[in-house]
Amino acid sequence: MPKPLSLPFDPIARADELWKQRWGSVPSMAAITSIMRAHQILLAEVDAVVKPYGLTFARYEALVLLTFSKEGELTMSKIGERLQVHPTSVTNTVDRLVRSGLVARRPNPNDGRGTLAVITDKGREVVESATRDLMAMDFGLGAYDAEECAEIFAMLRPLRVAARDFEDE
Amino acid sequence: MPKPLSLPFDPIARADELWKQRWGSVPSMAAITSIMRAHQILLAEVDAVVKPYGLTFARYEALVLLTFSKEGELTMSKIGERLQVHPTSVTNTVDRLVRSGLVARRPNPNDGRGTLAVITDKGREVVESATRDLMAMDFGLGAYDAEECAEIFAMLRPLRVAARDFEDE
DNA sequence: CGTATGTCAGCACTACTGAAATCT
DNA sequence: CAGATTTCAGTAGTGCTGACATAC
Repeated sequence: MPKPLSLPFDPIARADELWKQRWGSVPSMAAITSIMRAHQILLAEVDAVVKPYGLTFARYEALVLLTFSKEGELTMSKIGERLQVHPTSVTNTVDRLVRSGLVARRPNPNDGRGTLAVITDKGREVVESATRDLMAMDFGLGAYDAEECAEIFAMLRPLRVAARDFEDE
Repeated sequence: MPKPLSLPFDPIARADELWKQRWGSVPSMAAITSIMRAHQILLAEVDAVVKPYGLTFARYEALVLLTFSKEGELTMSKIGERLQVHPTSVTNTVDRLVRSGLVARRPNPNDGRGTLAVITDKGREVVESATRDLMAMDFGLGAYDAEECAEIFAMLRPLRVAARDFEDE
């Protein structure tokens, strides 16, 4: 179960040294590579946890978002905004959830163009179970305490501000 | 060119609050979501920069790795180790680079089973140009200075250690 | 012989473009 | 009419499993 292969050195630190000799100090390269690798590690872990429920982490996030809304329903566009994903990706995500019986589609009574995604009872049950499992493994971040997790969030916030994800107050 | 949509609030901070009311304080959720979003933002930016060269960031990383080696060649398995990617993904990545004329395949003289990927002159030229472009936009991390980039690297290192990417000394 | 290397076929998922239908 | 919402078809990319040929 434990990864069989381990390098005798940190590959990102090694690349950083070679990079320095070649193009000068480029600390942003070590930073972006770290983020890419962190993403890969975490996604593999959380995807494995929610897989028994027929979910991916992206679909799990959509389900959680629905439980956070009043009435358990949101328009497709709202889901896309909150999750920062492409409209066609929202359609795809909701399609899968509908096929699994965790979500239902319903025309928006307030806007004939719109569609509402509504979480089902089964969807709510699955969210509860999957959340319990994810919390039990700390979303793959067991190496960090609460304060360090808050630091990670704070550290990456300026990047999201720069990308105009939201209005910075 | 600027993103048209901006939420009036930070969606991750908002989710963190709702999460707290529902399941108690779960700082790891805000942290993992931040990492996922950071990855998405950065990948989109750097992929756009290397696209004119017919590259993706993953293929760019493989090319850089080759320039770092003596003779500009590495076995497929070494590339997989260093980049932390699946053997079949290495095959795929090298295939694309070969098709673009940036890399050539060569049997490993020291091991009849093995294959070497060798960077071509054109490959070296492309790496130089792409690197110049990427450095000019700080790999998407223009919002951070050198020290902050080092902090990001340091902050995420324990995660890679926990994933057994390398032997921690 | 068992083990390691690399490739291939195939599958699942995400992300995007361009186009279209529908409604405000 | 212009613009917003959503869907669909198609493409590209990554990541994995299982199977296989080959060589150590």
